[in-house]
Amino acid sequence: MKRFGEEMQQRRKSTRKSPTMLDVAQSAKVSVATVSAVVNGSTPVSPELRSRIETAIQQIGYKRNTIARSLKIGTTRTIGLMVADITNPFFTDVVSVIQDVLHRAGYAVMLCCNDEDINLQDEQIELLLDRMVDGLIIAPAGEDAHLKRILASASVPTVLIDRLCDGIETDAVILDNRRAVLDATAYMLSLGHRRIGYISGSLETSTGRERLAGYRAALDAAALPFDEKLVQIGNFREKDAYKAAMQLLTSAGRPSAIFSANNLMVIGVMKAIRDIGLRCPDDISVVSFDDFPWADVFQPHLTTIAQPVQTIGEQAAQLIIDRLSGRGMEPPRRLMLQGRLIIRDSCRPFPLTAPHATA
Amino acid sequence: MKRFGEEMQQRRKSTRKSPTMLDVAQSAKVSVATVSAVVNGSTPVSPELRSRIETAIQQIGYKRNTIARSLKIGTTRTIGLMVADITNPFFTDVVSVIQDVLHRAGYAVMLCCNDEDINLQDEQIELLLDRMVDGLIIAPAGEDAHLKRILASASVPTVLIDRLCDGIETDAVILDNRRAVLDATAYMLSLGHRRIGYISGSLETSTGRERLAGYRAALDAAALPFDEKLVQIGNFREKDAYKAAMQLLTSAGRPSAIFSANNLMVIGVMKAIRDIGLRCPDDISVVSFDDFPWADVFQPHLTTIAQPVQTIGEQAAQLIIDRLSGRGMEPPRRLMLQGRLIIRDSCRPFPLTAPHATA
DNA sequence: TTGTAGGCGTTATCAC
DNA sequence: GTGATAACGCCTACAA
Repeated sequence: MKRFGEEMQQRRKSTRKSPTMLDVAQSAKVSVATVSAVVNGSTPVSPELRSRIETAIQQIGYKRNTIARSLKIGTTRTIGLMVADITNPFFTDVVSVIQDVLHRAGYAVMLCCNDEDINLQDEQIELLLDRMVDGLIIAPAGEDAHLKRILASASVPTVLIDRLCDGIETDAVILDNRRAVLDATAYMLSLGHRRIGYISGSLETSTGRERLAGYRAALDAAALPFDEKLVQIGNFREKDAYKAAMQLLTSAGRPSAIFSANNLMVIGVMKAIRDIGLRCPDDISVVSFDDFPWADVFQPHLTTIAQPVQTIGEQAAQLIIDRLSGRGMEPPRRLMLQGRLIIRDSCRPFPLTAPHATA
Repeated sequence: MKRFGEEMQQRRKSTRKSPTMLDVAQSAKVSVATVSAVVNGSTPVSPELRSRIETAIQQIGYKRNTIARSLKIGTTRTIGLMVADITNPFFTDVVSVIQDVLHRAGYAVMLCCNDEDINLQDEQIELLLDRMVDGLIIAPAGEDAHLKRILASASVPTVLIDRLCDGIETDAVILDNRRAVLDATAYMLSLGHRRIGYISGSLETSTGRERLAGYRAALDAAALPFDEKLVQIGNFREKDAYKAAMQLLTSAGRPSAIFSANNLMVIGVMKAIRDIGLRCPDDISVVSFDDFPWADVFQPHLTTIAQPVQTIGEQAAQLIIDRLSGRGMEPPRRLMLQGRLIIRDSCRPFPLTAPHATA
């Protein structure tokens, strides 16, 4: 049994340089082509050489250089993922399953968040494209012309999640936002609420617009007037929502219920309610978009519209995987999922039927 | 069939082939070296050529190929980031600021989460290393030998966050977990609790061990015995914590208070308390690790140990940036930050000073 | 100031 | 089955 001289590679090792295919080839006394063949299983190699090469790889500690490989084959097996806010549990849930599915399929994910900032967004996408990602999954913060230009000229497949972009025809998986909010608003109406405050997200996003449209549609369906003083436009984040709710709560003709167009904002709303000295649901009702894992254990138990986060993530990942493996030129596929209204405790009938009236 | 395939290949290639430096050079009638010079600003170029090249770049829509560049210069300007659970608000907060700081410094971040799974963890790190990241920021799920070997042989700087690893001497930023839990436990003791249940995270992690050590230390300091029946070992996630809390709550000699070693677990604890028909804090007190943005607006208002997430993220990012820009060989730096006990409402004195004078 | 040529580590196309 | 060798797109001495 011959032993491979460990001393021979010292020179290279001292420079901290990682071993290359050539090193393996020399050590196993074969050509790089053969090494490549066993590493990739691309062409059959005789058992003898194969084992010689494999032990050489072990000994040297060879790892194939993905950068060089990518340069050669023109693919990075990396997906760029951009969401507006990674601090938002909805997005983290989705990101988590996307990451999981993609990992299983052999893709890495490069993550960016733009903090709902439209300029940062463009920068992030450029950065992702710059890294030569094979595909893009994004939840756009807004729809500026720049974004559209970038996506149009980008040669990689894109799938939009959560939010659509006018004029961008790509695969997408979104929620039926209008319907979801329509249902939720109808529910509030059915409980007797007539003045329902609405804390909106940014109307730069399709979700912002569609959810508001759902609210209006419910009002219309009930032949109720739309009072724009009841609507406050925020940006999907807690701080703005706090201010917006404050505005609503201190104005003349305070609403008896408030709808919050996402999860982060409802926290701002609740803080405003607390700071103003009211209680939910005793003094004011609240319904929100997006569910929380803790929603049915901390009080008030929030009545919310839950999104199928698991499915959204799975489908988005699958769409990009499909696109990348063959279905290059097929027409865009759009998946629209349904939300689910979870009725808990934060929205009560109005006017309140006194609970301890006679008992 | 074959024919068709070839055609597709051809077509795709012709459609998606992006312009190279050579194309720019030819279009501007200069050499690639000059193009490279203006793209990178590496050597001065005459104004005339520069503008000619710049317009050519515009016209052609040239983007430099980072893969080729990386292969040449040996750096990807990408940092690998691995956390145990991206669904955990603590990690997302930290990830968010790391991503932000790193982006500002011109780095992209490649994100992985291992779901507290030690095998997945090794896989993820290999994947990251495989992608030739310039550095690693990780919160290890556990400390198996494989991980240590990988990190030891990895030639990129690593910074550990949140959790340390025995035998891995790298930069790190962590919390003084022992002290934080010691303080929190002392607080519970000061309120009169004597039987304090402890829901632990995995003892495979330094945080799991240190936090438990803090609990014991507080008991010791108060000359109280350590009762191992009061301790349940979980894995930092809601589900296990639920079971653990159930165990605790249904056993003889039920504790009057429970400490939860992280944020996800406290939700499981609260669910168990609810399902068993108890109320917090009326029937049982709870203190937890990690704060929530909603903790002071939903009830019970949780008494928790808050971590300085902003600082943790900033410091971690800065450590890796520093390491990457020069300070290559300096000894590892370890930052230990202090937690802050936020006293709210979920932990009451024991025995309760009866508010309505019963019996 | 500008151009030429060699090489980064792989993969793929050929010969043998 | 195996081995030279030419790309992949870019950077950087070294020349001119």
